[in-house]
Order: sequence, then structure tokens, then C-alpha cells
Amino acid sequence: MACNHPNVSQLCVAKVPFFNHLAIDEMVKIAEISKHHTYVKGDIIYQAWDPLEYLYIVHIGRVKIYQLFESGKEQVLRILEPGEFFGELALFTEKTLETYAEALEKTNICMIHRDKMQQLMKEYPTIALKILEQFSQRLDAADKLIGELSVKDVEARIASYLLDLMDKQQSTNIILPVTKRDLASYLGTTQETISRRMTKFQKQGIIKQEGHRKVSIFDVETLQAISLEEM
Amino acid sequence: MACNHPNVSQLCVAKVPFFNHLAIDEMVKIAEISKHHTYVKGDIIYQAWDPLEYLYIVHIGRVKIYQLFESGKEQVLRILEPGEFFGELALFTEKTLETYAEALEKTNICMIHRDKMQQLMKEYPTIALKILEQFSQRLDAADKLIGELSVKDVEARIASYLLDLMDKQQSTNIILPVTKRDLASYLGTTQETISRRMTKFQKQGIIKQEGHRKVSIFDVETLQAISLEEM
DNA sequence: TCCTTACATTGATGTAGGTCAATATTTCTA
DNA sequence: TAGAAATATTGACCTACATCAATGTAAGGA
Repeated sequence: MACNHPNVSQLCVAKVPFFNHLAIDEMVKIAEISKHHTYVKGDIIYQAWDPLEYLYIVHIGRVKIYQLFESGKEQVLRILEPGEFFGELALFTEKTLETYAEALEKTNICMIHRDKMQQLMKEYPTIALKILEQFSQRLDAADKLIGELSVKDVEARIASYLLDLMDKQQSTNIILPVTKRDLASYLGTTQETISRRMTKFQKQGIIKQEGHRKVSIFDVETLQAISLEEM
Repeated sequence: MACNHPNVSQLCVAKVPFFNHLAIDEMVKIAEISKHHTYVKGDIIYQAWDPLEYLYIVHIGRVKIYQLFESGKEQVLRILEPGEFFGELALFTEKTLETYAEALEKTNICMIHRDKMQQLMKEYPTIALKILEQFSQRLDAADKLIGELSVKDVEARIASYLLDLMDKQQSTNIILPVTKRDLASYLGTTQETISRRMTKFQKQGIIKQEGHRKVSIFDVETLQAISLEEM
């Protein structure tokens, strides 16, 4: 269905960093060529080897991007928040991805076909620049993760992650965006180890856990020191 | 110095995927706004925290991009071959990088200032598209590495790496592009472990090593099987 | 608000691979 | 082509973390 709400601020394209610098009528035009789809928790948005033809933009909700190995082991690559996009490889290469995208909650996705997107990028060169900007940030994040995975021990990685979250959520009372299982996968470790280390942090008075997702950070300094420790 | 060789095929811009689709006079024009610099083995091209103002394109030689941790431990992120570029974050964000770039051998670099590059991208929208294409491939490679670092054991990672190299060099007699030390860093392990595993492979008759850099692959099948093994 | 199911914790145990240190080999330079 | 410097190998030892399994806790649908 075409996305033609009366109110521009409700358009998904208005939420996306690489469209929201355009004029309103331009955004409406883009909204018209985009399709919408709603998923519930656990829905697979695309699977490895699916022919990839769309750029997917998260409008509402959260999406988990991961790889799946033969053993059934999952590697979480990133969690997308509203305004972020995925499936971009479709736009530039013929490759199929070896990754999966799964809705973590009720999620509304805005899809734009590769051909239309290519056209758009030619028509509005600034769009490509905006995408480049996001790409370079993502590459930066990927590089950071690579470094941490091989140089820092699990404790440091968890500390580093909690601090990042604190920054992002602008509060010392943070809410984990995913289960500890997914978090473990993202940080290259296991549920059990995450659990043990966080209990340890709690015993040391650095943090306090409440329920499965809520974490209060008490001692930022110590956490910072731990996050810098290397193996 | 401006890059104004008489022969177009010698222009660095002619070697770079994101310029080489342009017309000859356009390439010449770009060559005129680019600077060249030659480095010898071990030279640092840029260091963490340096203000980053250029897009660097490898013309001749090879460049190692890495992070440096407090302990002095190094994480190799990628090795660039002629035609590949780095420093691209400079083009899109104000961030300084936390990475280092070092020449691995006598290397000639082509530099284009961020302002000029921005201008070029606006003038020739296809350039931005070409860069996007390389970016998405790089992101793909980074994701692959992240998955391997946390799911596969060292043996599988080495096997996987050797196979990639075989593909890239189109021969079963491959030459390691870096020292085993750098290779270890890239694969998230140590020199010693690499050494041990490769000796093991050799004893199993899967490969044969000659000198420090030459490796002949005898048993591709077995290597493939090993590369798929997970922890 | 119960109850089910998904999620998390805790304990016991094994091992891959890191570290340190000594030695060997290769490669490059003069 | 020797000889120094850079790289790599090998061995002994140790620990961080994965794994398996049992138990505990939380959250959301009916």
C-alpha cells in the first residue's frame, strides 16, 4: 500500500536521516513510491539467500540483523532502531546477503525498490551522500567491534557496551534493547558468561539489575576503567 | 605535486574503480586536483587523532589499517591493495579516526582533499554510487569477520583465510600479503597459534609452507571442511 | 492474576588458545 | 655473501570462558 498519510510528520521518510533534509513535496513523492509492511515479534523480514530487492527502512519498532551458522549458532550483527535501514547491499551489488533480519517487536517497515532507489539517488544526489554518511558510521562501529572482540576480554566488552548504552539513552538507568542471549551473541560470548559478569558487577556495587532488562549504573568511573582493560 | 603524467593509463585515478568509468578528460581533471605522496615500508600515513582531511587512494603498494590499544596490542582491520581507498570517514563526518595507516612496502598514495571530493561527488553523482558500492562490500567483509571471530575457532579462521587468498590470487600457490604476526592480529589470534596450526596443516598434508610467506595448498576439500567447523 | 513459556542464573568441569621464554630460520642490508 | 635484524617455531604452563545440566525468575497472554 502506498504511504500517503495526510500529516507529513507521520511519513516514514520524514524520520529517516537521508530523506529528512528534502522539501516536503519531495518527501511526499518518495512516500508515494514506498511500500509499508508491519511485522510482529519474531517475524523474519528476510532470510539468507532471499533475492534482495528492497531497501528496508525501520519506521517503528526494532530489527535484529544476524548471521546463522550451521551449528544453529547465531551471530547478532546489529540492532536497528527507527530511522535506520538495512538491505542496502541490494542497491549496489547483485550479491545475496548471508544474513537474516528479524522483528524484535511490532515493527513497521518502509520498503523502496532498488530501481526506484537508484533513480532517486540520481535525481537527488544528496541522498547518496547521506547514505554514505550512515555507511561510514556503521563501518566505524563494525571496526570497533572487531577490535574489541579480539583484544578485550568479556568483562571489558560488557562494560564498554553498558557505557555506550548509557550515552545513547542519556541516562544511568538503562534498558537493554535485547535479551541477554542476543546481547551475548552480539558481544561474542554466551548467556551464561554475561550473567556471571553482570552479577559480579552487581556484587561490586557497580551496577544494579532489576528484572531482565533494567540496569542502573552506579559507578561510571569503575566501569570505564574495566572497559579499557585488555586481555 | 600534481599528477599530470602524459599517459592516462598511468594516472592513479585510472586505477580506481570509482573513477575509471569516467571519460579520459574527466580523469585528467581529477588527477589535476589530486596530490601524490610516496612512502617507504613502515611509514605511518596517518595516526589516530590526526585531523583527517583527505581521501587516500592506494596507487602502488600496500597499506595496513589498524587500531592500537593501550597495551600496545595491535588489531589489523584490513590490508589495502592498489585501487582501494581509506580515510573516507573524513568525507562525511567530522570525526577523527582511531585507526592508523601504515605502508607495508614502498607505496604511492594519491590524495584528494575532502572539499574537492565533495565537489566531485556533486558534479559526478556516479562517483558517490561507486563509493557506496565499495562501502557495502567492505561492510559485508567486516560483518563476515565479526561472525567468524566469535563463532569459529582459530583453525577454521585460518582455513577460511587461506581459501579466500586462493580465490583472490587465483592460484593454489599463494603468497601471504603480510607477516604471520599481522595475519594473527587480523584473525584475532597470536603469532604462535598461527604457527602451530599451520604446522599441523602441513603435517596433515593439507598445505606446504616455503619460507615465511609462500604457502601451497594441496587439499582444498579438507581445508574447506575445516573452514566450516565451528566452536 | 494465574500460569505458561521464555529467559536467566548458578555450579561443575574441560579445553582452546594465550603467555613467556628459548631457539631456529629467513630475509634484507651493507 | 656474511651477518644482523626481523620473523617464526616450539615447548611448558595456565586461565578465561565455553559447555552441559539443573534450577530459579519474570513477563505477558488468556
